[in-house]
Amino acid sequence: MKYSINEVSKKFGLSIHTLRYYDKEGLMPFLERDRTGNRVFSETDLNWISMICCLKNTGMPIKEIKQYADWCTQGMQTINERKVMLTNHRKKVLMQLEDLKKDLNLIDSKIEVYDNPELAQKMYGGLEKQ
Amino acid sequence: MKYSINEVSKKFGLSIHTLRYYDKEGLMPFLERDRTGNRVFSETDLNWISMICCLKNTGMPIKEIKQYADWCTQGMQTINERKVMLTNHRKKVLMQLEDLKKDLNLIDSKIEVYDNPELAQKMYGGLEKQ
DNA sequence: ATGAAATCTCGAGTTAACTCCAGATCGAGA
DNA sequence: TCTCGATCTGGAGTTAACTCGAGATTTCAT
Repeated sequence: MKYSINEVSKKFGLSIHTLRYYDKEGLMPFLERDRTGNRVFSETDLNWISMICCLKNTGMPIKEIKQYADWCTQGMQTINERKVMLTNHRKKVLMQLEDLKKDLNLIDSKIEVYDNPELAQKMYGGLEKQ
Repeated sequence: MKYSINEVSKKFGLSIHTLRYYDKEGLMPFLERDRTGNRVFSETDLNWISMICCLKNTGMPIKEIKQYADWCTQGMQTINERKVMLTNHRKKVLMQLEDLKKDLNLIDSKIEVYDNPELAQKMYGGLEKQ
């Protein structure tokens, strides 16, 4: 099964501009073209775009994703580099998860204060005057 | 207890430039100055900066944080707006948490493939040639 | 008294990640 | 054949969030 850029755009909620931008930045070095030069996306490409979205959503800069893509095209002699990169990135994602949980707790306690104004003085100095 | 901008900078890992930028953007409408015009941070200010960091880290744009700060300075007639904003933001943070967990799973499964190359063909079309 | 350290303002510069536009081309349907 | 829609490229523009630099002021230890 093959897909046009428009179909991929809709599938991932990425604009066509963004997909072309990713390609231009070297994130999809393996993308094929039809005889008129249009991009043709395969299932493999869709899976790789999922991975791009995953890495992007977890804060990896595009240059680093490109590095990973480049390593992938270079074959098995780069397996270790790729594994190290992903393992380091995994640690960052774990920290993001922890941070996000703490942030959620802080937001929850703020909301609780709005629900129970009598708690206000226990809170953060009380910037939120009630 | 009062703090200089330098102390606050170190406490939060925000640059002095960033703190002044936040102030300029209206994120700290309550900040006091000493007689020579230097910013003086109180405990309340530190707690509010924690909240700024929390909202910023969870993806709230600075303009929206400013809106919240403005509502805070307007007193209790804006309590409902503030509560609605935080409640909506909370939903987004919950979604971020879910997304982050999914992304972590994907990264984990990738790493697992690198640890067990024989799993490779089960994975994502196998862009990562091994 | 003086030189260093910390702060200030204003405004310009930077970076990442898009986002858009103009002009060209190609393939399919009336 | 003509036109419409989808795609292409190259390059310029945008936006958010900083980041920096110049020049001025104040404070404080020697």
